[in-house]
Amino acid sequence: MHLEKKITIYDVAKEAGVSTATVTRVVTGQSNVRALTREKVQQVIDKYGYAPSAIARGLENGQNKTIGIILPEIVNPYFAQLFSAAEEEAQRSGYSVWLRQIPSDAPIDDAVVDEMISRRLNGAFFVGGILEASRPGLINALKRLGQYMPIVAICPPQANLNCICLYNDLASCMRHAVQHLHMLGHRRIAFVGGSLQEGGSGARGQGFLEELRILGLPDNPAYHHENGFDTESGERAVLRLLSSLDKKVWPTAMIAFNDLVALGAMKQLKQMGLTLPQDMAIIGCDNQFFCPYTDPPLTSMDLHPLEHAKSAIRELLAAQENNTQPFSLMRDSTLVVRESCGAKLGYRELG
Amino acid sequence: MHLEKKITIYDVAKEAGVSTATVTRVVTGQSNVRALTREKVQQVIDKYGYAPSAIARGLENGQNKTIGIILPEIVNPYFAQLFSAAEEEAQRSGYSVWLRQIPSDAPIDDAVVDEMISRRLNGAFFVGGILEASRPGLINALKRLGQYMPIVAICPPQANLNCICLYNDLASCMRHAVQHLHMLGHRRIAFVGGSLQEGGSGARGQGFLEELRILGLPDNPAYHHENGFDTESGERAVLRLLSSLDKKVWPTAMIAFNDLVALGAMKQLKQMGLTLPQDMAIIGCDNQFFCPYTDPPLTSMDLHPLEHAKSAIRELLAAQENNTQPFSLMRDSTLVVRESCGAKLGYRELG
DNA sequence: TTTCAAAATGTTACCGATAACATTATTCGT
DNA sequence: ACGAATAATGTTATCGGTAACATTTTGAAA
Repeated sequence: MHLEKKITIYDVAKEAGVSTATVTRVVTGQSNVRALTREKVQQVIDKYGYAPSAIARGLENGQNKTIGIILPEIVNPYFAQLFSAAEEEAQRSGYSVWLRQIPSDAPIDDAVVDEMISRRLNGAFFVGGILEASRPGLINALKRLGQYMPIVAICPPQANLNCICLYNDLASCMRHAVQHLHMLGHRRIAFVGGSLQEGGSGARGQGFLEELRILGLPDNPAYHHENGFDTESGERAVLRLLSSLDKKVWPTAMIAFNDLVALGAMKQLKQMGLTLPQDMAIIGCDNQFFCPYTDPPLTSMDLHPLEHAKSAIRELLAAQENNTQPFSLMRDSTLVVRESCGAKLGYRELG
Repeated sequence: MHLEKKITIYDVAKEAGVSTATVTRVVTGQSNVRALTREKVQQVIDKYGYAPSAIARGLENGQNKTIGIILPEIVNPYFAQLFSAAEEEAQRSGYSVWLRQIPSDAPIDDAVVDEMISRRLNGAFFVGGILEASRPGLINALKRLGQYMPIVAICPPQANLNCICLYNDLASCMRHAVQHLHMLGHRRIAFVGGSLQEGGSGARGQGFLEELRILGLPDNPAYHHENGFDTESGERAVLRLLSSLDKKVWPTAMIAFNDLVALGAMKQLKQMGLTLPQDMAIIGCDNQFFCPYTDPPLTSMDLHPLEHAKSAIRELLAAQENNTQPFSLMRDSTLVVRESCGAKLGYRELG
């Protein structure tokens, strides 16, 4: 098993009776090689299955043909989507991806930055609610990293963050959701999941509250339960929300931080005997693959992560050459209406 | 943005007034360096944020500290789970992971193998129903790859595949599922999703049929609809299955190739007016994160992918040194009972 | 103080490919 | 058939570390 001495360009050159330079010419497809010579070399290459060392190449030209991606957890399908699209886009340009999972609440330590520099990555792509100026070590890490490679992040533009920012206007996204529910007749609307410390959530919460105010809807503090990003958070939030309130002032609709939270919330709501969407309308966020398959199918906001991912890779590759200035790119989010918001039941006078 | 010339060991050595060898000694933590010298060097390293080039190191010792992982699509949460666990385990040993998504039905072409060899990966981890001897190019690809690095695959052991195989006995897994449904009173049991060409599915289908025979249950060819791995496949399969049969001989229970197929099947079943699990019991496979959140919660088989992934990385790292012989490792699968199989309703006399 | 082993540090060839430059071979016009 | 222009091929320094070996420094014993 895997014993064979790796064959190098020298082996090929020797066997083919040419110099290493000629082998390089054949391998890299340069034109100035006689057809006969090319064929002779190619035969030896095929015979031994020679594959030039990407490491040696990398040493020569100081890069690795690899994009680094940092995200909290690949098992979250939202991140998986982003990662997948990034991998495909990178591959289309002959690049590979390098992944590191770093939980949202963990610091970006020097070791990670060291490794990314060490590996001579061609770019770094940060994903997830991890790019908070408040995050320990972040500013320094990005500053140092930025000296070595271009950086793209999925995050709202921030001062001090010297990188390309791709983002959605989450405040207006949430306002859109509130408007939609308001239009359907809802007056008492809650927000579940997320975290007040977290910026993305902050923007969501901000947009949520702002729209409540604009529409003159009640802003009961008990209606915000921002305590996490996963299914369990959704269950917890609903349990706490409903059990802390008199049934008469229960919200008639809720907006979840993301679809995972919505999933948990729906379970808990049903468990407490509510019928969805009649007793409680719900809107998620991320438009995950499972949204059409929940019961009722989950209305959700599509943030177009695939487009973000593709842009990220493209911009990173471009930035290598052009040495572009950092910029920001905002994408609109789209409300995907299914059954859970009750829109298909039509307008109703509620609460 | 990312302009600064990369600083090398020579820069550090010069600034610290020592030789590059001494810098190497400090960086790699060797003991034979005077404390004063070490400190002096370390200061320069910190001052410039020097990170030694992994590429140059790799050239020297012919390896990349990277494990390659090949899987069909990371957005499938089953693969995401495996990948995540692999990444974490690799990281614990100071290794990184390199990912390539190759659809199950695409050939393993030379280009991929070339790149893996080229990148001097320390091992290859193949995941997904892609390791079929019938797959174009596979045998040759693995043979060539195996000369350069150890290989671990999630697949049943096969002749000609000179690699470490980690797998579940999917036939007995399916038999278990059939037994469970039989025990609950079901007599007409169907199988949906997967593909007859595919080996994993083959084993599943085989175990499924075998148990039907053993229990003397009807083996109606219309009860197998193996036509895919995703949610849409589940919807299609159910639609075709039920619309092709008289209501009197509809199955009362079904086993899905995986949880995604089950998800689609459940949607279609409900859409056709059936109540779950009363009208139709269903068992999925993979015990995905969303199983507790379907309606009804989905009974599923846990194949312990995380354990597989950890073993894979451990064995790959071990195989580098020991040059071990290929072997196979089987894990039992576990039935996780929730509501969708109807077990919580108790035994019933059925159809 | 001298001597010598041990510790510290330096020198250099090498890993495998590439690119700039040098050399040799070929082609073509006259 | 000859020389010039051009195409084909070879030579070699280089990328940034590491490890083997060489050399210098240090410290303890004599």
